[in-house]
Amino acid sequence: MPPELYYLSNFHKGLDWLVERSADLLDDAERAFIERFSGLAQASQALLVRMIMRKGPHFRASKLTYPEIGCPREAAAPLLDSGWLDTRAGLSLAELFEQLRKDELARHLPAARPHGRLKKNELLDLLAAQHPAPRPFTEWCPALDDPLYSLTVGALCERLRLMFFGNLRQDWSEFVLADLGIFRYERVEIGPESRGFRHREDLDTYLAIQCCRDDWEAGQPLQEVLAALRGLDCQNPYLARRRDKVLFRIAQQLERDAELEHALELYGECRYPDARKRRVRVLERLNRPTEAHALALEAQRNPENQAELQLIERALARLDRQLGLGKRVRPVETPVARLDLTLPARGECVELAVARHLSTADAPVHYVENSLVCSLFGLLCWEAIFAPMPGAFFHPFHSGPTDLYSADFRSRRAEVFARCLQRLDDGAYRSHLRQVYAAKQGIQSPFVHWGALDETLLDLALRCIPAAHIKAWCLRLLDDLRANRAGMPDLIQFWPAEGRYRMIEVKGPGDRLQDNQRRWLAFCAEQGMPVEVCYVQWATA
DNA sequence: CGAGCCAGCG
DNA sequence: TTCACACATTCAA
DNA sequence: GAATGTGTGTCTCGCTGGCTCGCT
Ligand SMILES: [Mn+2]
Ligand SMILES: [Mn+2]
Repeated sequence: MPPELYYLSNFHKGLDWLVERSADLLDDAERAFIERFSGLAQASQALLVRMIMRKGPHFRASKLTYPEIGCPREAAAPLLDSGWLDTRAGLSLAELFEQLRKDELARHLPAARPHGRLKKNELLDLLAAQHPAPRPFTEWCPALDDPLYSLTVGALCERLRLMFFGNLRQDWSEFVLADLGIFRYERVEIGPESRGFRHREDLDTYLAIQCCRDDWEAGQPLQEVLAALRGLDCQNPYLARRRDKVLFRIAQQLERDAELEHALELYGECRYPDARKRRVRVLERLNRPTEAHALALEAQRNPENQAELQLIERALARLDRQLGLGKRVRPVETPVARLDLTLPARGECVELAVARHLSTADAPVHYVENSLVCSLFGLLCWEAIFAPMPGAFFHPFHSGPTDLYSADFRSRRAEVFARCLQRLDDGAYRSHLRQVYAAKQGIQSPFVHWGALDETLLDLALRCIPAAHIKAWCLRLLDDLRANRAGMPDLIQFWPAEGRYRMIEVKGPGDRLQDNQRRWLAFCAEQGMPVEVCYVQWATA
């Protein structure tokens, strides 16, 4: 195939991949599409792929000029025969406005002529009421010799894309971007049985959840959306989580709208980890302290995560007081060192102001937030994160394993992780990290932020941070990757000559520690790591 | 006519 | 097409 | 102090050309 048709060749690679691994997932229409597509003339195939990758679904022939395809009308003819393109699709006025330039609107829409000074969307608002019904493009503009092709297989192609990538946020341009080295992905052995969806129903359920979310965001009646969501059978835990996330979002909105009873019902229905703490809060707001208290106690005995526990403890303190129960003893927290600064207000953000103020030639300060610890973890455990576990990788464009945030992520890779962490005990980690840093440079990873980690920073970190500290961080991360990958202090300062460092969380006037920041600070303090909170006041001029 | 936005592109 | 963080507002002791 | 709401920057690249809109 000629190199100009690289995108067509990539699309074929995608289709071949699906046929090879997911043939049994395809429905009749998808199978027929793939079959028929390959029999088309190359120019027609290429045109269709161009359209699939563009915004759509309507395209004017004059906007489909490609040297490698030639005459768009010729190329489109077989696609029209197949019914994959349509020239009679109805266009709403809004859609028509997207297809016509302003001067064309004036020419083809008599009603628009007297309003030349209006902006395009003002004109649309003005005329919307007069033209409620959709009409084919040829009826809107009979005088225009420029056919409009509407893609009718858009939804089918979206399903194929979902089947290939396992999500809807990646698209077929991944192929060329990876080829050009713009997106770089780790090469992972992908078994022939690896694929994004095991059963057709899972794929359909994924799409149904997505559809419910879109409907809800588009303002569809709540009862209908909820009925659709509840009717879905989510055996697959990944899908169940996706559905529960939508339910949770809806409940949150209800809570905001003060529909507390309804929100409570929905929170109770979903397994989303944050749902229970919201239920406690809603019960409090409903003035049902006894129930809130009982639920809080249950959560305290068996918390979903540390974030929940943190909120629950605070709720229990309130509820105990309200119910006239005894005072709770506050667990003693290791104190965190405090630093107070008054700095001249220049236009820069507080973190940078403090960094500049504290930084010296012998002790440079870096503004790293989560990136440093996450990057060190990502480099140290690279082989574990990209270990070729069954199902974790199923196409060549993954930035991380699909089960990264599932509960058994670590245990499934226990041995590899143990080996990675072992390097911190036997001193091999320094050379190993440098080696991985050089070898994997620029390759997508869920933890390594290449833009934030230059060689200087890595050297300073390796020179100044004890292996035991890195190990404690990694173990804490592994404990709950989703929750603990955020909340780390803003700044880190290194004293390379002395081989020491300190971390600093900066708080400007009016800013306060967030829950996840308090957990990281408490952890570091307990472990005897050097960490401080720096409160900044602006000097009054 | 120029600034600014955004789809398209490789 | 989210996520992490800072910043603002409100409420209750 | 706590809870809650809102705003901001990221937008995984970097460039180009078409289009809109406001200005002169
Ligand atoms: Mn910060
Ligand atoms: Mn901060």
